[in-house]
Amino acid sequence: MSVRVRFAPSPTGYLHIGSARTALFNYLYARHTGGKFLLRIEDTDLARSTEESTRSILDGLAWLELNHDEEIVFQSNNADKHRATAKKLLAEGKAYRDFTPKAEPNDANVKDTIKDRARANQGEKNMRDNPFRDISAEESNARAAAGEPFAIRLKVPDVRTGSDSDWASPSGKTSFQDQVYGLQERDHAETEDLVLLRSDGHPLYNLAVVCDDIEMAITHVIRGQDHLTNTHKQVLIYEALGITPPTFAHLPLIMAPNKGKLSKRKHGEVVSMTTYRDAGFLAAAFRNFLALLGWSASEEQEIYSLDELVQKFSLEGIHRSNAVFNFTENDPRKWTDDKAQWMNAEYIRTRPLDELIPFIKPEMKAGKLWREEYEDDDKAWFENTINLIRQRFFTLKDFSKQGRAYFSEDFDFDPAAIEKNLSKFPDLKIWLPELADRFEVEFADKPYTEENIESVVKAFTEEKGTKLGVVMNGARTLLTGVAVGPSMLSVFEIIGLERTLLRLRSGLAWAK
RNA sequence: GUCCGGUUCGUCUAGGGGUUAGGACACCGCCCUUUCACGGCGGCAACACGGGUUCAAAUCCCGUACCGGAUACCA
Repeated sequence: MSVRVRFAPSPTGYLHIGSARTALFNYLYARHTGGKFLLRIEDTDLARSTEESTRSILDGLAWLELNHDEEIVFQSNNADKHRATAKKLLAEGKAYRDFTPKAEPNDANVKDTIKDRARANQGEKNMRDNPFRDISAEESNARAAAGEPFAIRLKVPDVRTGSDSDWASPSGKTSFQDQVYGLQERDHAETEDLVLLRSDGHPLYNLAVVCDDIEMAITHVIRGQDHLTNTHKQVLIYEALGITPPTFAHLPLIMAPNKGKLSKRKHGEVVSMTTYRDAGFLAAAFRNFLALLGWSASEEQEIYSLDELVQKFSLEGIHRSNAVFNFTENDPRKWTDDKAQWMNAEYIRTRPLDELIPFIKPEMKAGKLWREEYEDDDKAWFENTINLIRQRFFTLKDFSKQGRAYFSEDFDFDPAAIEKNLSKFPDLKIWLPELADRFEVEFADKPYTEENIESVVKAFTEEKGTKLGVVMNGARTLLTGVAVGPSMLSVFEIIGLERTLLRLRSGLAWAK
């Protein structure tokens, strides 16, 4: 049977880094096995789901180039089928009506409330003590017919009485062979009679997921390990339905630096995929980073192309322990994981230019630096320039920020660079325009190349009795606005004689 | 509380009875150099703890601690 996996986010926010990794692993598994990668939007929680979130998640996936197969499934469209399934289980006696009035949700601290309630039970709670569990069909039907509201709960087999277990595993527990965590078992006594259908007729998560996974013919469910207990509940639903469950593989979680939960609320934009897109990350680099968070090919390699990832990906390589996404709040240099930043810089510096330039182009357009000539007449110059300046760049943003002076006269001067390279040497205010004059004479009849420039500048500094570095760095500041960059000889040459003369004479930096 | 899972350098990880416990990032130092955030070389740094099994345990078993997840008419 051909593999079919799905990524099933709920649209209650942007694409979170953990979800993105889940999507990536599903994608890699599908491509590795020649199967299908499907997308399902789990929007059954109308109150929290938004179209904007859906769009943002789709944007994030598109950015990461995790293209899905087939039509997107919107879970809310299947609600009728979910309801029908619940009714069927009810009719078969595998579920029952619970007429207990709905408790008011205390949504301020739902989590805490749940936890407190569970703790108060001291683990002594009998999960089968619902008073409506065993009322007669007649009574149940009559009350329903009278218009009394009810939820539908799955009738999880009672291990003490041995009743209701004709459809469930006779072992008294649910079990499945997780592809990552191994054999998972859970006593029926540990599982509550979960609600399938709310009293307002709304299908709930576990029911919806099972129905849709069946309908979509999903063969492998790859999702976060926070779903491990849900899986037992879902296995029970599969058993009630008489359908063989798919294969499950649960993924370790991605944690915050304090090993706590990584959340939008607490950690903000650092967890959102769009942040990385907007910060000038290359999708390929971020994907590479994500792939190595919780998975490894057991070899000493860090850089993997998408093809390599597809080829090498396997469920066996997934870890069981959670991984920390390492960053330091309030430290601009460490705003996100070091390795992600390094990975991006590595891609910027080493990817083939023809692979990189399509991503640099929109960045330059946004900075009003793009010229059509860069694709025809000035293509060679453009590529040389990109190749030269990218050696010290970290993100795509750098091409339109630090790299501005290479493409436009409209660039800023870094005050620190002025201080360090110009202000300390007042003579430069006279010398640099003089150097421009010298260049004009010297290069009237000889090529403006690194070699020639070097000899002219050397001769000039000797005459002035100063160090080469003083003139070079002063020129660097005037020509590029910043104190760092490639070899100054290369910079002179790439900027060209005309612009060099203009900038050496401008005195703009001093005016600032 | 209960159930489930986890624990190798600061972080991501390799290894899985005998290794100088390997790599990457980060950090530090040196070199290159006109600057530098590139590059080169080097350094610091880890098997949670306690028992057992064994000639030999980071590796297998048990326990403890700690961390995480789950425990909804949320997803």
